[in-house]
Amino acid sequence: MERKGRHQSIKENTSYTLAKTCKAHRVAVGGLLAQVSLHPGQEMVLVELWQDDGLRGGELATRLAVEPPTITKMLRRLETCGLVERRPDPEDARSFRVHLTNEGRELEKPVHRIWEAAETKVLAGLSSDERDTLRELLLKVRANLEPGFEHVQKTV
Amino acid sequence: MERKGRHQSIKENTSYTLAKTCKAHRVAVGGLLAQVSLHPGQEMVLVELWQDDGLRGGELATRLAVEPPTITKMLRRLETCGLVERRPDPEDARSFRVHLTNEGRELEKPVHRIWEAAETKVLAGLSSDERDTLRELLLKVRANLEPGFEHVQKTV
DNA sequence: AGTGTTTATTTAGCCGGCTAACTAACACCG
DNA sequence: CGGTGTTAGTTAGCCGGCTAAATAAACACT
Repeated sequence: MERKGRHQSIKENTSYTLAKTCKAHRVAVGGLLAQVSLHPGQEMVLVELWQDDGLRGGELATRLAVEPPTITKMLRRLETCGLVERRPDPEDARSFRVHLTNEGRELEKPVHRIWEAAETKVLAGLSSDERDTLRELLLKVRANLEPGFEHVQKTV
Repeated sequence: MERKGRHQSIKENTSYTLAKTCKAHRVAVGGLLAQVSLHPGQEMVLVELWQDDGLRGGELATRLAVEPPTITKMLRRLETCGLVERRPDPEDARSFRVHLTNEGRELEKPVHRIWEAAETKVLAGLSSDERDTLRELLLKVRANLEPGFEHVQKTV
C-alpha cells in the first residue's frame, strides 16, 4: 500500500526538516533580537542598509524577496522607532531613499554579535568539514528555490 | 581591524543562509498550497491531525512549537473552512479535541503531492549522498536550536 | 501637447506568529 | 468542604508577510 511515494509522512521530507529547522532558528534569533527591541525580520532591512545606505524602497523589497506592501509597513515602524528615515528621491518623485539614522547605525555591532551567537548555536557539534558542507548544500538548495539567486561554488 | 569575528557581514553566516533558504522554501510551498486554498502553516496542523486525529489544542501547539493563541486562531479559520471541527473533551471541560472532517481528510493526498513536488525542487541537482548529508546536518542543527528535539542518528 | 501605459508606492484587509492579560475548570490540600 | 494554585484556552493587540486595488508620477507614442 502507498506505493506512490518514498515517504510515509511529510515529516520524513528533508523539506519538512528544513522548514522546522528554520522555524527553530527564527525563534532563537527572535529571542536574541528582543534584547535590542527588534522584531524578527527587521534586522534584514538593517543588514541591507548597513551594506548600502540610501536604497530605494523597491530595491529593498527585491533584496529581501518581499512584496512592496511589507516594506511600506516595516519602514513606517522602523521610522517610528527612529532607526531609519525616508528621504525623497531627487531623481524620481515616485520613489524615496531609505537612510539609516545614527541610532540605526549603532545597532550594527549588537546585531552582528547576536547573529554570531546564533551562528555558534546553529553549528554547535559540527566539524569544520560539516560546516562547510552544510553551507554549500544550503546555497545549492537556495539556488534551486529562489529564481535569480545563483550560487557560485567556492573555489575548492 | 574587526578581528573579533570571522565574518565581515551577517550575510556570510550559515545562519543567514539558513534563514534565506527557508524563506525561499516557504514561498515555494506557499505557492503550491494556494492550489488547495491553504495558507502556509495551516498544512502543518493537518499533518499532525492526519497522523493523530483528535489531538487536544494544547498538544497541537506543543507539536507545532507554536503559542496557544496561534492555535486558537488557526483552528477557528480551519473550522470555518470546514477542514476540522472542535469537540469537547469528555475528560476535561477546559479542553477540546480537534477532529478532521471528511474534507480535511481528503486534503491529505493533494498536500502530500505538493510536499513531494517541493522536495524534488529542493533536492534538485544533489547527489544521493548529498541528500543524506543535508538531511542529517539539518537534523543536527534542529537539535541544537529546538530544546526538546533530539535527533537520533540513523544507523549508518 | 495629449493620451495611454508602465512603474513606485500606499491602502485595506487577511493570515501566521507573538506577548500580556483574562477566564474557567481542574487539582490539591488543609 | 472550601480556598489556593495550576492548567487550558481565549481575547486584544501588535508585527512580518501576502494579495488586490488604488494613487501618482514617469515614460512613450501619436
